[in-house]
Amino acid sequence: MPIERAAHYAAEDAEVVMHLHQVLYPQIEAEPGLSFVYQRIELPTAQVLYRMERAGVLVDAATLERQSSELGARMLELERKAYEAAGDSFNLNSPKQIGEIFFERLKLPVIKKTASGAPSTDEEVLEKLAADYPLPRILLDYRALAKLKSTYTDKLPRMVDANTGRVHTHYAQAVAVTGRLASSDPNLQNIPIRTAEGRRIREAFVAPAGHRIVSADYSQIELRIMAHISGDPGLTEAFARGDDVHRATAAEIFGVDPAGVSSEQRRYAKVINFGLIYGMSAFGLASNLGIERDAARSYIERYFARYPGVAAYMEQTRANAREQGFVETVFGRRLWLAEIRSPSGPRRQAAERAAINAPMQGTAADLIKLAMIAVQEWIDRERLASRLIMQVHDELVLEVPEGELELVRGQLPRLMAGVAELSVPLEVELGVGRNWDEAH
DNA sequence: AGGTTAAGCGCG
DNA sequence: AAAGCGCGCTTAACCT
Repeated sequence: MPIERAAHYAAEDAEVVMHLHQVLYPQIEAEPGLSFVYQRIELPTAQVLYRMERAGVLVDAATLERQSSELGARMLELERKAYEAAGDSFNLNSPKQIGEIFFERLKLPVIKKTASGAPSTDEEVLEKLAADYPLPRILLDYRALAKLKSTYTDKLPRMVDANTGRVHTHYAQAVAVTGRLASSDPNLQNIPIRTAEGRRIREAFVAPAGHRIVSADYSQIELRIMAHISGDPGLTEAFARGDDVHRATAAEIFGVDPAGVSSEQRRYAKVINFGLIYGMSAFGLASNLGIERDAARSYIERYFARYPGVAAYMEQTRANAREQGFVETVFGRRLWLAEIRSPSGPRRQAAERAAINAPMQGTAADLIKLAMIAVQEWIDRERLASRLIMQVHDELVLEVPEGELELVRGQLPRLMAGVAELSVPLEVELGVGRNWDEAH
């Protein structure tokens, strides 16, 4: 239960809920899509979440505490180097003090400014400055370690229940506007994975004796949903063939054979594929890839020429959102867009990007909720001792007794892939390990 | 003392 | 005027 709830009275909460139900339920009942989302997705999901929160995750606090000490020692050394390079001591955690050292004392060039007009010292700026000066790299390294220590290795051990050795996150079911869950206290949906350094934290998310951690994630789920919703033939065929979709996209955009796609071309295609899901413009693509805007524009043009269904989807979604004031997922979940008709260009465009993204992100959220329900039903029906313990947007994590391992390995992917019949297959990748890192 | 905002960054 | 969607958490700085 979130801490804030402690300040409320249960009877008042119940009364508010009653009134909300009286007003909102008839509106849900009037729409088949909304009824499906409420009855077949959200209500059963609530039960699954309750059980996941109660189950919790076993966390090896001692491992994290060792990592904290190691990180602390390395930070101290970086701190020393930073003071040496700056010629003065300062608070490495303070963007304001960093700004004074960088832009007043050392006269480094200002690359960009924050919303409030102060010179920015964010990662992108530091990365650029690091090409010409020593201090920015030291600070980048320090920040990476400080993030790991303060947010994860220091914090998680304190959140472990002393009796069970487990952490019990809260999954908010009605916070994210797209229908995603949001995890808090602690947030288990942003545990590091992208760097080797950060990934070590996952070694502390462990299976109890006689058990294994099983991780199962949907592969490229949002792009598959884009293929389904848009009906684009090229994208649909790529998934039907089981192609590496980024490679296939690169082959189309650059006009080469899939086998002849270079690693850089594939990297470009991947950025474009992800960018499209978020409604990215030529400006955004150019700054992301470090290329000219004209070049970015021509890549996008070539993409839309090769995948005309996707181009049509983008246009159709904008138009629909503007006419109706909302967009919906495949299952009928709605996202209302208050600013879709705003006279302010930037506000309207931001709403358009949200409109383009929401059906994909939201349908993915619908699908994994259906998967959670199906998995829990299966576990109950078969009287298994396996437990769902985490959800990370496109991934389910289970704690599985060794004796059930082969059964779960065989059934879980089919169960997850079978929750809906889209125009492209759903694929699930499964991993097993003694901890969360190994399971990946 | 305690709350809020800004800046920054972890994840999908 | 802004430029890539959706979240939660930490520290510093500022405010009451």
